[in-house]
Amino acid sequence: MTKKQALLKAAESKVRQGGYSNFSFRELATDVGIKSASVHYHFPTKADLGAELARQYTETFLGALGDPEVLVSEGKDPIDTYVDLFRQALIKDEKMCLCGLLGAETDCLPDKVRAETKQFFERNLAWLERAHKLHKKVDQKEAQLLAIKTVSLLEGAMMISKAIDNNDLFNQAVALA
Amino acid sequence: MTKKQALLKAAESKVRQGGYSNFSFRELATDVGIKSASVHYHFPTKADLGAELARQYTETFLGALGDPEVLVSEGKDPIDTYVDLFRQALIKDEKMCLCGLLGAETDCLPDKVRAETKQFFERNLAWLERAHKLHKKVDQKEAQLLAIKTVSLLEGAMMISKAIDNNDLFNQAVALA
DNA sequence: GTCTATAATTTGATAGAC
DNA sequence: GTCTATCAAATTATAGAC
Repeated sequence: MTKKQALLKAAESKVRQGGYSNFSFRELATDVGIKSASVHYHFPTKADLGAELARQYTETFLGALGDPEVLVSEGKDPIDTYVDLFRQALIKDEKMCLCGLLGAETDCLPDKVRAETKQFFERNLAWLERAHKLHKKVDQKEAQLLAIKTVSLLEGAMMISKAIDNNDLFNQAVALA
Repeated sequence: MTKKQALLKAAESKVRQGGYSNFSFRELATDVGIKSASVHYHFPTKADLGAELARQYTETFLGALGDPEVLVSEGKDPIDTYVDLFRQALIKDEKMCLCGLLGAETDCLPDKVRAETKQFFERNLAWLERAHKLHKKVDQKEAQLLAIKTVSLLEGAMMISKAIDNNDLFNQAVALA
């Protein structure tokens, strides 16, 4: 892994625990074994690092989801795949969704970080809309509503499971019926 | 309003925008017209202020909800009342739920702030459980599930509406069917 | 209750050598 | 790419006067 990727990885862990303000160039530098001045070589400003972090997180997340068309053609329910990815983020990493935390503090983010955070949700909604249309055969408008409800429920369930410190809550929140 | 209440009010606004790290004693002091050292007279440490903030927010929130039994006896759906309180927080204040934001960054909070944040959700779940049992006449276990789903959906819908900067999303997320 | 003064630490960022 | 050195600003907190 390149130093740049190691810096982003260290930053992701910290932001997913305490938000945008919960990492400093000095801490990241120590984590990867360089000095804070060197971090500025890879990322001119903190906002640059934050924006790149959100951008890569979005890419990785959507990449892990795959194409809803392909999932359906394999006989899978794409919504189950979506829920499982959130579950994994919470249970395995024991952390919030990066963009969930950033989204909540959107008013205080640098412009470019806020823009990337917004993109995460726009692309997630687009993915879910397609998934719902394919799987449940609902119309456009209904698929849109279901997409909004799905991502809202999942982000909220993550947040509350963290707050109460009980992952069972997540599973109960996302259980059918 | 006492200076102490004014300080808490100023802190609430800041935390609901950017989280626990988004207020400093100096800023609060300036907002209410005193010096930062004087803030320590009212709140020994930042954690003390944060804990008191979350505690009062919880009290005010549950106080505004009222008793679900009374609401039902007046012919109201207590869940509608609950949704409306969240809607008001988002639309009128243009801010996240205080404890939603704090809950998301729970891992990095001082112990006493984390504890008060947890209480907010425990008491909200208890309120919703009673409300669902009264209104929909479901059994205990089902009411518990509905409570978890309700608060998850609302907190998540707030977060995403903030992130995408479109309050219509909130209304779509919480719309029935 | 509020002030001045100050301490100790952390932060984001830059200049310039290697 | 990474370093040393440094800066200006901000932060939480305390001591002690009024």
